[in-house]
Amino acid sequence: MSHSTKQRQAVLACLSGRRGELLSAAELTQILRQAGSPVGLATIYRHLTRLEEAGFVHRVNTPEGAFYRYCEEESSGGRECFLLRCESCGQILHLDCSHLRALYEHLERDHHFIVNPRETVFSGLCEACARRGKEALHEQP
Amino acid sequence: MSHSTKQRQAVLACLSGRRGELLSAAELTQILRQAGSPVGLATIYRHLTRLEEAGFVHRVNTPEGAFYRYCEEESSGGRECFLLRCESCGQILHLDCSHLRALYEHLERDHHFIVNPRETVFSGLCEACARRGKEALHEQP
DNA sequence: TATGAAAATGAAAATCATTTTCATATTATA
DNA sequence: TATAATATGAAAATGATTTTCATTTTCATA
Ligand SMILES: [Mn+2]
Ligand SMILES: [Mn+2]
Ligand SMILES: [Zn+2]
Ligand SMILES: [Zn+2]
Repeated sequence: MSHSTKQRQAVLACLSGRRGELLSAAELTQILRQAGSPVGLATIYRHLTRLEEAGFVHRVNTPEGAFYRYCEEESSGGRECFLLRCESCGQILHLDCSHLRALYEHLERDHHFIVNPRETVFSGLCEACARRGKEALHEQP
Repeated sequence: MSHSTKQRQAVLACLSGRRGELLSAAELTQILRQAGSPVGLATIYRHLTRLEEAGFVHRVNTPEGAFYRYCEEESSGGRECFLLRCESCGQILHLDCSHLRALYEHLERDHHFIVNPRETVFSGLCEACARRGKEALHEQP
């Protein structure tokens, strides 16, 4: 049904070798080209989609496009993590927070909405950018 | 600095006359054309951007594009509301929940991340779609 | 090992929401 | 009215993602 190809392995290996990092399809293309195993952009998109469906990678959607990261096997002890995206600097932070887990249970039990943490991204300001913003208020215009 | 034009008024009036509804730029175009006051798509995007910056409308980003709604004056008594988007049927629900407000305070105080509720959309399953999903598990394959 | 059907590849074209360009029209002010 | 600032909209540009399609690769089977 599905053939093993060097392109598929290259895409997964690249993400697997950079745990925790979020990469775009274009960044993947660039990295693989520099590593001497170029893979077409269309093929990269195809594999990212299939790898996500198969549970090997996670996708994070942002207004700037999608980013992908290797899926640590959360089933075996890995803590579920939540995504915070800074609107100012674009950085994506991972957060492990029991309050957040509890809130999701509240939403499910009391508001009948089942949150998908993988697709949910909190948008806002990271600490550095928030501080920078405060300082800007005190500057001369 | 900014001129009052019938196009700007038409865009705001359309959203104002449909409180709570989330409309895309294309839907706005369609509605205004049918109402006999057609406005170019580029102009609609320009006004939506400016109206949002000025606080008259809110924007909600989804993987299917941006949606806009009239801004009820939250400053004067209107409850802040949160956005839940069903991944299955696409519907966007508004939620007023004190637990959620409290969680945002926790994220700010203890994790130094200031959430922007206007840009944050919880992705998941609405009640109807979750039930439909459960039923599907019991069906014959 | 040779064969062939199924699956995969990648360059190029297509999509689609949004933004930009630019020539023209409208507004506000003198 | 004259003038400059601002707004409009059709068409072109953008940029991420998807699709097309001719070609290549994989893999089960002979
Ligand atoms: Mn916490
Ligand atoms: Mn609640
Ligand atoms: Zn930041
Ligand atoms: Zn639903």
